[in-house]
Amino acid sequence: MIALVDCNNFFASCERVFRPNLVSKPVVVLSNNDGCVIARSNEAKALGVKMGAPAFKSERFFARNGVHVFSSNFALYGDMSKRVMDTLRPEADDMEVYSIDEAFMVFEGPAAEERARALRLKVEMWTGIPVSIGLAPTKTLAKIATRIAKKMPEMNGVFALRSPADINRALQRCDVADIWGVGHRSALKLKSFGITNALKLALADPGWVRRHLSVTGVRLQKELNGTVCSPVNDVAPRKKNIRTARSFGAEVKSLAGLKESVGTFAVNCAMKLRGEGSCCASVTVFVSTNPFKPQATQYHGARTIKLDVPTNDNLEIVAAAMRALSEVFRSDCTYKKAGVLVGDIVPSNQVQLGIFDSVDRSKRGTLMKSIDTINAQMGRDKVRLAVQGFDRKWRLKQERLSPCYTTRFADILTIRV
DNA sequence: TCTGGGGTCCTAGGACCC
DNA sequence: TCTGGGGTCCTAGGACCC
Repeated sequence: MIALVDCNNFFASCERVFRPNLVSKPVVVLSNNDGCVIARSNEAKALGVKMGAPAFKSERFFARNGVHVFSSNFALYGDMSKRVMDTLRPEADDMEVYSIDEAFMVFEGPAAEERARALRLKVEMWTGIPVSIGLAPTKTLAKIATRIAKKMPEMNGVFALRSPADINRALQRCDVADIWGVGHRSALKLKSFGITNALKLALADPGWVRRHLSVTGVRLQKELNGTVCSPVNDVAPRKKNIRTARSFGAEVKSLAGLKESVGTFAVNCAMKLRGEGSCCASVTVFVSTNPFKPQATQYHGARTIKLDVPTNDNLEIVAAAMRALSEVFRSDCTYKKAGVLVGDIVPSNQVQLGIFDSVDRSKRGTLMKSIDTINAQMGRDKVRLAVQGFDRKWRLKQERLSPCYTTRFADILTIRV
């Protein structure tokens, strides 16, 4: 059986672990820049708070209804995720971390459901995070099982789809739009042909599915019928692109101002590359104006620089990013967002060297290692390039940030007894 | 005043090769 | 008069996921 372990309202639950007085209170977490709602506790959902709702339109609603609002604290959520995954891993015969709050696990043998129930209690006890677990023969069916586990309180957070009769009943009750892999567009299309629930899709003519939903649809249909097309994958494949992008807390007009942020994003991408043991051969910079100010000049610029020799070196990637930035920059615009994307990624031990290459790569590698070591101990960007600047006018708006309870010594809770 | 960030996969069409 | 068959690589756009 394949189990999908899904943390309930993950970001909201993370905040509540360290604020037990908020249990059973409505809690929401906002996106970067305190922009829109990205996580809601059950109580917040019951009040009608919508996913993606812009926060500034809901301020008064939150105040009136006693909703506790948090800026997103990804240092906290990332660390809590690691704790949950570390708790799950020894219990699985195979495991794939699918996202920050979900993991697929393989349970061999007959006692899958009992193991899942025990695991759920263990995760809650060890980490404070409540999870729901769905079990089924394929990932797609496990997703459906997890939805049922969440919806039906009498299942105590675990639901297994095993017999063909159970599976058929679940598929019949599952709206086609709620299937994993069916998005808004495909749901509309399917419904226009009368395919309204998952059972109808499972029974549809495979040729028809191929024509209208391409091979992804065919795979999805097989998974609904119990044939594994997406196995649980233990080893995370190497990333093909890595991106760092931010909307600015305050809009930026000058090239110098953009350089600070784009330089910082480029360094961030280089760090992520080194963390993966990868190098990139292309660097893309993109900038954009504020789409919510239609009266202002609108502009989306992007420029890609190809590198002769793949690299994960801060200096080289920043240099390429600066060149790209000066080419996309327009002085008649005010910018709200910028980002850096590195692509054409190869393993750093398989880099094809260049005949005219003038960089001493082993020396640079040592330098990057030193910078990473110092910054890991002393704090992010303590050693930085001058172009990254110091005033960070563009930095995020985070007015309701919780402490980094688990990753910063100064933020550790003090408990008085 | 004010609306996130980071990914993957598939297809069609153009350009090019022998 | 009449003009094939097989392949690769790249890009843009669409769709989807959390």
